[in-house]
Amino acid sequence: MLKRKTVTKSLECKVRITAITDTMQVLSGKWKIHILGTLLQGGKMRFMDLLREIDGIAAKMLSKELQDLEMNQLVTRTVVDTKPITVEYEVTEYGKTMEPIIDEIANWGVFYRNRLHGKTD
Amino acid sequence: MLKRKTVTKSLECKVRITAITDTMQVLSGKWKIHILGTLLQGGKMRFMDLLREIDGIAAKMLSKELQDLEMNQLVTRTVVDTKPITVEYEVTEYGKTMEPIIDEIANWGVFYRNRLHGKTD
DNA sequence: TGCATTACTTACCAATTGGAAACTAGTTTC
DNA sequence: GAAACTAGTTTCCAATTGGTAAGTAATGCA
Repeated sequence: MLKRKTVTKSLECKVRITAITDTMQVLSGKWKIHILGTLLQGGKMRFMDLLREIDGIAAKMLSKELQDLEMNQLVTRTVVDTKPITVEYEVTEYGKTMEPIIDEIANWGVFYRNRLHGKTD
Repeated sequence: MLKRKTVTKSLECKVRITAITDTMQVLSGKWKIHILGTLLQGGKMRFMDLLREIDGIAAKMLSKELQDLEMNQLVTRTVVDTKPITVEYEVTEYGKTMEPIIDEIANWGVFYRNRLHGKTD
């Protein structure tokens, strides 16, 4: 019996599936993309800055997500010896390679809103 | 007192945050990107094709995720009157606008693997 | 008649996610 | 000494997510 040609079972496609899974794991959760997006625009930012800038996030979540991002080397954490100590977070060069993804996601979201109540109505 | 210049609280940044939230909601869950990615490569595919091609997905999940994608007009569902009826799923033109996102995500994942044990070792 | 195939749906359950609130701990200010 | 600010951590809880397995309904084949 002839085998049906599989589409995604080729090595190429398995690599693609793994790649997508990897990326989505690194960006998992409700907040990582927002934290990264905020840090990409804001440069060096302190914990309390991020907590205030990112609407709706709780300290626990911010803390946990920053740890994840740090473990994956997407952001750096630097303790600054100020009066009350502050901690600065910054996107690494490696983390900046996420920018195209975040941009595409943001672009699509704008496009989506436009389509919903935009031109076609 | 001078107000500290907020970075993400400008209208521009709020739009961006909303945009990202919207996109991630449309692509939410473990499987949507994979289903979309598979359909983008495979063209018209039947339910059972997808079930076999997408490694690890259960019928329940595939069904639910396809319904979500259909609701968001990213894929079409067409019942074909074959001997045992079959259902064809296909990415819409609109759905194809997701391709840049999925490509960027896949690219990054490949880059990530290379970095992990690749060139630098 | 009985099994297979297609495309699901339903029921149940376990793990993960994420939110609120309180607490820690060091330093500064009143 | 009390309050406030820094950067968290801890606890407790509720909702969401997703997996397994079985059931359904229509049709075809031996």
